[in-house]
Amino acid sequence: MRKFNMSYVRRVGALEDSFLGSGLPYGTARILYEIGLGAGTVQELRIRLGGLDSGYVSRMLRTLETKGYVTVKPDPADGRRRLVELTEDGIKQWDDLERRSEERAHQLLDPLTPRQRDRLNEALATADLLVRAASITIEQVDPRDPMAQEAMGHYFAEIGDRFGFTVGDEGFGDDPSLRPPHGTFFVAASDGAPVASGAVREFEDTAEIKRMWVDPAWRGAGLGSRLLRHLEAEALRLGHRVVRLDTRDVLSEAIGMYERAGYERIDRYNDNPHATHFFRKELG
Amino acid sequence: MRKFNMSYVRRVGALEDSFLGSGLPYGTARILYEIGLGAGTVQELRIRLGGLDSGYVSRMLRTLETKGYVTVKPDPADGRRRLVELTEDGIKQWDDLERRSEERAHQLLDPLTPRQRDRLNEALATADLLVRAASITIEQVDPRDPMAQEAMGHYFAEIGDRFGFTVGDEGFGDDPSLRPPHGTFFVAASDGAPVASGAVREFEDTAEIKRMWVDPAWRGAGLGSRLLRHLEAEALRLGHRVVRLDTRDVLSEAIGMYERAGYERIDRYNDNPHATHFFRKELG
DNA sequence: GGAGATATCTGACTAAAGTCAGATATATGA
DNA sequence: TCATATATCTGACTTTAGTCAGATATCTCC
Repeated sequence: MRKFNMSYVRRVGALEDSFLGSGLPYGTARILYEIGLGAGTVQELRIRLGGLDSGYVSRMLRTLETKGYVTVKPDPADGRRRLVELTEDGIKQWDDLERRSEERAHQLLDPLTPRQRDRLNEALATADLLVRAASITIEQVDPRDPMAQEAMGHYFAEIGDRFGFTVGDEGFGDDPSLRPPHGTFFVAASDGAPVASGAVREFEDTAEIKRMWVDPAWRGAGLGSRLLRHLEAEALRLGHRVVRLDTRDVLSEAIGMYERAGYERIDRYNDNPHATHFFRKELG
Repeated sequence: MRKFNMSYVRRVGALEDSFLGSGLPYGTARILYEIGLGAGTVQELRIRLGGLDSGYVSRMLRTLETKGYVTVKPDPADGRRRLVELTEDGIKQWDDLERRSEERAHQLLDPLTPRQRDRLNEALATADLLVRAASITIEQVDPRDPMAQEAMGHYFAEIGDRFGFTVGDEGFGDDPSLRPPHGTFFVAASDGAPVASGAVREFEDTAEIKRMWVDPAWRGAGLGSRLLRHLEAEALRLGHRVVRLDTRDVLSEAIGMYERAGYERIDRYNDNPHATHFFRKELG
């Protein structure tokens, strides 16, 4: 990995030079690019850029504002925050960066045969997925937290899509069994966006796993089983040696994962009308 | 590729932070690291670091010298050049960088399963090879040029190793048929080091390909056929529509490559005692 | 042995990147 | 409603990174 970095950065680092030639210094161009990727508050921007100093960002935004590339206005939802957006000119500038960068990449890969290019793309995609997977953090949050709400929103939307029925979103976070002291809700996040979630709660003297969800783009990266191990550890911490869960036949990937993780089929233990399969695992 | 850069650099760029915490600024640490990878002249250093300004490098070397990490003394072979070397303290510092960097990488990959880590390594190795292959330049040089000499040194050493006979190195560059106007010698270089070579020359009214060599570490990256295409173009430029070459049965990869490139077997056309296979291709 | 080329160094700069300590305005909770 | 927390901004700074124009010493070739 380190060898790769050295050699890759030396060659492809030049890709970032394409940010130059835009008349903007690298840092400022990076901000402009990030805004174009998705407008939002200054705060979001700072996080996405890896925690830059607020003063530093503010100054760069001022530069972009006087150049007429962005507008900055107070967030109606919270007057302390400010929303940043590209102007027409800013969008033009952004497209320009994009084009230049694309061009540079093409030029770099020009000497390769199409087959080699495909191999490279595949290798980079694999590496990207894995590196991103490695940098995911699993954190306990209150189910009423926006992150948890977003994750559960995806969860219910997907259930709706796949099973053809809609689940009311009235009471996502109101289930007290998913909050301490009777349960715990976890969200796995990548770059501040939820990519997986799951909860453990107490149920009839055992622990039960609920709301297990993995972003479709992330399936196959081992995220599900990592989260599962996390939930099992939490079940132990809550004082339980047995975990149960229910799921539905169409979710064959999930069922496979539970089986690989050592879960065994049991009889129906609840009256969930949507569940068809029931599992159990002894911990420790 | 660009998507990969964005996401990879954000995460792993932090790897380079490990250079910090050493009390040295990034650029200076990079130089120290590069010296540790192999001492040499200031010039070599500058090239390996991607053509930094000489004043800039000189200043950083002065910093490292006053810190006691390196010694700089005149090259006995050429008093203008200066040789840079790590001191005891410098080696300690280097090991420290190495350790810190290794640690950081481990920490980064910690959440992955061993299988995932293997997949990542493989993907990065592939990407590395291809990106390096893409940045290789093929250039015409005089056979007496140091680069050409080095390449031919490898070529003859390998022939000696594989065929069990030694070829005198007395006259590498003395063959006038490999120099204009009767022939051309090409070297493919990566980071200033030769990784492949080959020549075209006139021989009995046709063009002949000679001295084709690819660094063993680079085989399978499509470098050979790229060089071959280059040599064929040169043969055309020299006014020939037929190329011939000889090779030896044990070089099965080379034979395969020639066949894939459209060469057909012909009868012996010269008295080279080491050759067993003879090929021919019509160009254009 | 002298003209020009080469390798490195020195000094004098500039621009970019980043830090830190407040200032200001808005939100939140007792 | 008041104390406290949060989000952003401003000003004053430092450090890095990098450039450019000579200066100096050495080599190479005629």
